[in-house]
Amino acid sequence: MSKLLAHLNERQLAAVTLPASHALVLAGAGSGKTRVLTTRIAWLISTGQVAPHGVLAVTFTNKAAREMLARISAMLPIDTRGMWVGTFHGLCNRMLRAHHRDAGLPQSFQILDAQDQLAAIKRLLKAAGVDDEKFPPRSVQQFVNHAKEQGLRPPRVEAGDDYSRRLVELYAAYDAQCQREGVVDFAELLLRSHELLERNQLLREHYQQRFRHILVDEFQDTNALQYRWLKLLAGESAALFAVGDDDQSIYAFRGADVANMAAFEREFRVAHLIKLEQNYRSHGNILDCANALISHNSRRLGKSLWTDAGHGEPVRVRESLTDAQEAQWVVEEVRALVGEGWARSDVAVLYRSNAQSRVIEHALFSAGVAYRVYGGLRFFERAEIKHALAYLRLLENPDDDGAFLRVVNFPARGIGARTLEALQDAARFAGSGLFAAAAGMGGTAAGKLAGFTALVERLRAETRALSLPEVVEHVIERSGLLAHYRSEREGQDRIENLRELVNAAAAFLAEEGGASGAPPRDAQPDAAAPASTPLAAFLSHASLEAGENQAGEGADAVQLMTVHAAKGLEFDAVIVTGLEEGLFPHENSVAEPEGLEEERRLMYVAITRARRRLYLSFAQTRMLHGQTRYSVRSRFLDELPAELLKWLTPRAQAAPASWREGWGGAWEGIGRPAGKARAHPGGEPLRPSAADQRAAQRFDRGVAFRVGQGVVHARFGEGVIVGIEGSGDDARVQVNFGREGLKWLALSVARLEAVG
DNA sequence: TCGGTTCAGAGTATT
DNA sequence: TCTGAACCGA
Repeated sequence: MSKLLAHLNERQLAAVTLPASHALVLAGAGSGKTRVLTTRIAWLISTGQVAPHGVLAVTFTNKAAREMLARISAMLPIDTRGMWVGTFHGLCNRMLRAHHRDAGLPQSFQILDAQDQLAAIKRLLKAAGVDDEKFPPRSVQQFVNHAKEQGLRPPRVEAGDDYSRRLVELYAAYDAQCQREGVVDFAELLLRSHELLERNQLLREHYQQRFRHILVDEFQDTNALQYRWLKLLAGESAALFAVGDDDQSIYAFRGADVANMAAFEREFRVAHLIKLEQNYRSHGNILDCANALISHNSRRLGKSLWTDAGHGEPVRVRESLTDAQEAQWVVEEVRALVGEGWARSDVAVLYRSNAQSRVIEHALFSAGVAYRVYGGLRFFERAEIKHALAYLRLLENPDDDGAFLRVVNFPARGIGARTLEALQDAARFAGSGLFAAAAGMGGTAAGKLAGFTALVERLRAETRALSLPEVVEHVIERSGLLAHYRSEREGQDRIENLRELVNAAAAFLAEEGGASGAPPRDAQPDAAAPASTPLAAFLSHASLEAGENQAGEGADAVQLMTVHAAKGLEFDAVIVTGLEEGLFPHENSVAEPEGLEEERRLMYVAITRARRRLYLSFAQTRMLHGQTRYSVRSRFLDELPAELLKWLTPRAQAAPASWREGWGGAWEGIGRPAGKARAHPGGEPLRPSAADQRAAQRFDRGVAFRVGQGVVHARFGEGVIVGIEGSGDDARVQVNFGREGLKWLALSVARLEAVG
C-alpha cells in the first residue's frame, strides 16, 4: 500500500486518500490527473473501503476508459470486472441492456451513430413531406440532440414561434420513429438511462446503494444531462469525486458546461477542493506562457501551474509571409529537430481547423518527411463496414428500417426508388416496419423484395449455431457483399476491411467481459436480465467505439492534428501554426466574450502539450476557401510575456486592437462580394502608427499596397486599405475612407497615393 | 443505376 | 480551393 502511494506529491496524496465525501479536484494540465483518479480507486479498494463492485468511474472517451482500467489493473492484483469503468454512453448502454424492459426498449435495441441518426432524420423528413430547405436535416439533428442533452423531451422543449413548434413536432416524430424501429441515438442512451433511474425507485435505490464511489474524469466537459445523471446516481450516500480543469474546457460547442464545476461545488457542498498545480510535463517557460495567457480569462476557478523542472528554452515565435512558407519552415524545423536526434513522433504540428492541414501535409509530403494526420474516417464508419453491420443488425432486429434501407438494394437487386416508396407507403399504412411490410407487397417488385427478406431469414437461420466471427464471415460472404467488391476494380481495400471486421469480431469475443462494452455480469438485479447475444454486444461495441482511424500508429512520423484532438496528449516539441486573428481565435468565436475565452483556453491547451520545445507560428497571408486572406497576428501572441519569447523573425509591433474589432482579419478575394468586408464600427479611418506601417511592410515582397496601408484619393480623401484582391491589372483594393465609406478601387484606374 | 456535372459551403468533435 | 451532395442524362 505504501508502494501505491509512493511518488505522489502532497496534493495528489491528499486527493487520493480523501475520506468518502464529495470532492472536486482541479487538476491542471500535466499534473497527474489520471494518476490521482486511478490511484484513488486502487487505494479505496485495497484498503477495503469499497469493493470493486461499489466503484463507478466514468470518462468521455473509450481511450480514457481503457487507460484507466489498464492502470487500475496494474496497481491491483484483483479482478476489476465488477467495477463499472467506461464512458457515459457505454455505462448507460450497459444499464439499459440490463433493464431494457423497464426502459421500454427491445432487448436487441440498436445504437445509431451520428451518421445513422442523420439518415433516420432525412427519412423522417421525406416521409412527413417536410421541406428540407426550410428544415435542413442537420439543423433538425442538432435541435434534437441539443434538447436531449438538456434532458428535455418534446413536451418540455420551449417553443415560442411556429418554426420552433414545428421542430418540436419533428423531434417527437423522430423519437416515435426510433421507438418503432427499436433504435436509440447517442444522446438517447443518456436520457433514457436518466429517466429509467428517475422513474424506477427500486432500481435507483439499488444503484445508489451499490455505487459507494463515483469518480468522474474531465468533469469540465459534462453537459447538463450528464451532470443530472451523476447527481441521480450518487443520491444521498455515494461519494462523488470529480476531476477536471476549467481552463481546459473547450467543448462548449457540443453542450459541455463548465458551470457544472461551480454547481457541483455548491450543490454537493464540496468540502474538499484540491488543486493540482505542480506540472510534470513541461519546462517552466512554457508553463509561464500558459499561465500568463490564461490569466486573461475571467470567471476562472483559479490555478497556476508550476514545475521544478527548470525554465528550459524560450518559446520560439516565427512569422511567415504565406501559409505555404510557414509549412516550408515547419518542414525545415522538423528536419533540424530530427537531425538533432528528436524522434519524429515526438513532434506535433497543431492547427485550429482541419483545412489548415493541407498545406502542411503537402510540404511534408514533398519533402519526404513521414507524417500522420489524426482524424478522418474511422474503421466502423467505412461504407463497406456499415453495410456489413446493417445486415448483422437486421439479423438482430428486423424492425431496423435504417439498416433495411441501407442494404435492401446493396448489392444491387433491382429494387429501386419506386419499389421502396411503395413499400414505405405500405409499411406506414400497416404501422409496421419495412421488413414486415415487404411480405405483404404485391406487384412486380414483390418477388425481388421477397428475395431480400428470404435472404435475411436464411442468413439468420444459417448463423444461429455459429460463433460471432463465423456469423460475421458468413454474412459478409452470403449477403453478396464480398462478391460485389470482388467484381469492383477498386474493391480490394474494402475486402481487406471486411476481413478485418471478422478479426475485430474475434478480438471482441476474446476480450469480452474485460473491457468496456461487455454485457453485465454482476449480481442482481443486472443479472436478472437475459444475457444479450454476442452479436448484439458486438453491434453496440461497433456503434460506441468507432475504432481507429488510419493505420501507421506505431510509425515514427510527425503528428498532425487539431488542437482539440491534441487535448490529453503531450509531445517533446509542439509547433502551433496559424496563430492569426480570425483563425485562432476563430472569427466565429470572437463576437461573444464567452467564445473568445474558450478560444483562449484552446490556446492554453495547445501550449501545455509541449514538454521541452514550443513554437508559435503565424503567416501574413493564407490561402483559404480559394482566396487569399490577409491577417493580423493573433492577439494571443501579444498576451504572452515578451521576455519568454524568442522571435525567429523580427518582431513587429502588435496590431492596434481596433484592427481586430473591426474585421478580425480581413477576408478579401476574387468573387467575394465587397459588402462582406466589415468596416470598423466607428466608421473612422483606421490609421496605423508609423511603426505599424513599417512593421507591416517589413516582409513585403512586391505588393505595392497592403492591408493597413494609408492612402490618399483625390475625391475621397484619406483612407486605409482594408482589403486587396486580384493582381496585376486586375488588382483592386478596398479602402475605408471613413465618412466616405468603404470603396472598391481598381488600381489600374484609381490614383492612389500612399501616405504615412 | 450509374457517372458526370453543378453548386453551395467551408469550426472544433466524442459517443 | 476543395469537398460532398444534389441533379440530370443515358
